[in-house]
Amino acid sequence: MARSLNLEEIGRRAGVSRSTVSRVVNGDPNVSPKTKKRVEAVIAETGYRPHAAARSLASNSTGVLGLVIPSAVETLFVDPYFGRLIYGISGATNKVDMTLTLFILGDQLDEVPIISRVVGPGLVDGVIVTATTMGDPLIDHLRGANMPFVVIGRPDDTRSVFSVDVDNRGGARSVALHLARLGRKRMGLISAPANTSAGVDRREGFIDGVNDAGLNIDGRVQEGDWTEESGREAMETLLLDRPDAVFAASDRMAIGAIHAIREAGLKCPDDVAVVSFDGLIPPDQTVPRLTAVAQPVREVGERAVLLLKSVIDGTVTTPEAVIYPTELVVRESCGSDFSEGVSP
Amino acid sequence: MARSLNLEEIGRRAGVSRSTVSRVVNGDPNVSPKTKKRVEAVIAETGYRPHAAARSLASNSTGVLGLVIPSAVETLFVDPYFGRLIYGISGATNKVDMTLTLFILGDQLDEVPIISRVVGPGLVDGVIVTATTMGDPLIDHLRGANMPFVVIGRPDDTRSVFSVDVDNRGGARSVALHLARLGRKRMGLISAPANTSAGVDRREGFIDGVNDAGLNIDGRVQEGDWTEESGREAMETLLLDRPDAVFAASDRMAIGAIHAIREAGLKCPDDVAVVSFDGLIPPDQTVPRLTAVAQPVREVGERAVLLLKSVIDGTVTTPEAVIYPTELVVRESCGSDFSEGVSP
DNA sequence: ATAGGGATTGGGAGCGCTCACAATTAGGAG
DNA sequence: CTCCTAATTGTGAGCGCTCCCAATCCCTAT
Repeated sequence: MARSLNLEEIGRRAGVSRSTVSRVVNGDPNVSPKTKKRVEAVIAETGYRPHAAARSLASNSTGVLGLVIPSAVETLFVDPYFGRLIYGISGATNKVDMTLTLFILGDQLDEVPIISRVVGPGLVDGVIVTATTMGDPLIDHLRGANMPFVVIGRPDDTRSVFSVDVDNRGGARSVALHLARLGRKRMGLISAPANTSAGVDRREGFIDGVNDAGLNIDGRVQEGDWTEESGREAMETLLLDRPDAVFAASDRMAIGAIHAIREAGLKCPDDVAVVSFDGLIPPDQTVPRLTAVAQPVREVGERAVLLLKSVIDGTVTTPEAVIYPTELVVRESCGSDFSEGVSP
Repeated sequence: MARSLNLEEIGRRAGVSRSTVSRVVNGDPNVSPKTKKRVEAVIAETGYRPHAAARSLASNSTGVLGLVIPSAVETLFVDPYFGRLIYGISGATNKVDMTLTLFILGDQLDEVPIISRVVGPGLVDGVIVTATTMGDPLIDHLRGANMPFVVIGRPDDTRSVFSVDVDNRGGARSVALHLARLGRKRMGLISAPANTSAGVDRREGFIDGVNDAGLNIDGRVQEGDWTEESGREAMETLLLDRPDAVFAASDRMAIGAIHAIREAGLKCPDDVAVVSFDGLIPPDQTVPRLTAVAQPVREVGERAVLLLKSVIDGTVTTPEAVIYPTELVVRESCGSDFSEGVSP
């Protein structure tokens, strides 16, 4: 058996020292061209690759980012949102030459050891946290362990935490204004869980918009849990109140709502207009095509990675909350006469 | 600033040696109860956590599994399949006390450095590969680097590679037989990419079934790329041939097909029966409810993790191909008179 | 008492790398 | 030809842990 392939061994074969090989591997310019060429040849022919753990230990940095998705996401996982987000984050992670590790917290039981691993030294350099509920203890653990982290969403305390979010309030508000402009008077809301910042912000934004339009929500609010089924049930309840428009806080809940409307023998958008949040469902997949507040999920993921990287590097030290704008994409389900993308 | 918290330091504070602390941390039974208690107290009050990289270096094992998803999956990522699979794999990884890192290969360009990282020492103990295309060089890289790996799907060479797959052939075949039993004569196929094993197996299985039923496919085959849009286009082409039943190799393509049928002014299942593969879409989400070959995605993911772990541990050394059965879940879209779950 | 033996504990070596600095070499200028 | 400086290369000391074996301890049997 060949002796293990390490810097020393490569150096021996190339007739140089450990350090020189290390310099070549890490692209240090202070190596003479001939030596560099010779070393590279040996590396190529031996197939040498640096030992990641040894590197991490010596340099005190792992080149790994963690993505933590808290518990109870089995339902959320059917949502296209997470796939999209992970894709964006993964792409950006590759771009900054790092590796992404995934921590999906299942039931409460295994949470503790996993969190302990996440915040422990030598595994990840920093963490992106998403889908966190308000008052999540994870945040305190991270802070306590001095682990750099970025929250996707609106953290409890914006001033002390780095975060990337979309303008949930503004987006939701614009829905109410748009529907009001189309003449809808009795708007209802299918909200998202009240223990999430997105749930709260979309609800408040929408209700603000309703009020700003001189209308009243009159208690036409039902809380869903992001799933289609919950959207359907919420809509069934709302229908008792004869709304003429409904804003669902996610695409999937909107789809459920449309089903409920159809099953009640009503028509969307004629009887009840529907607008959703996310804009992640391909337009032709629903009948009628869904008017939605589109959020740039992928950009959010990428920005979170970049921000986290600067926090790790110490380039950025003052907490900042990046907010991405949302865009109301008008299609048929809101009952607008105007075609896609044109805001009336 | 306090000195860095390591085994030595904890030992100093507890009045024992490095080794003893290590034993306590790792649950070695050869520690007297009193010592153990004392050490645990110190660990608790200091918040000490072992350094993952140091541990990896010394023990030559990282406790990390890699999940590699090859290129061109942006389209695939909207498929519920991956979310489900990742969820299953992640859960199982937690269960065996390991950590999951994700390698999503984007464009060709960054593939090389990422693969190099994956197969290099000290980062992961083993790798799960999925959605690989036939002849994927990744497999050779893994083998060349002596990195333990498990393929989800059917590898090119089943005899030399550990793999977990579902019975794509059998599932697809049962669709043809079922449709034939219902009296359908002109069956068509919307197949998945021919460079994937699932694509090939589902196509061959279905065509076998058609033939076994004494019928002929007569060239009514269109290849899609897993997306809804491709399913719709494939169906539009197939409709020129007036099929009375179609098998789509994925849920999403089936949904596209149903749209195309409706847009052509035809009815599903009356004019054209539709059956899909995957069974991942909640039944009530489509009209009519989709008859599908259901595959146990989550179980496949879990099994892959367990198998990989045994390969890493050396418990299993002879390559094996685990095949999970599939189940035809009969609903309305196939035109069956029988209700869900009952096979006529 | 005292030896023997198992239980418990300690210490050395080393995993493969980085980092700071020392040593060497090379290249000009005088 | 020598000296000085800059470029290049080598060395030592860890990083925090595991693993192995030696040292110590505490009982019990003689």
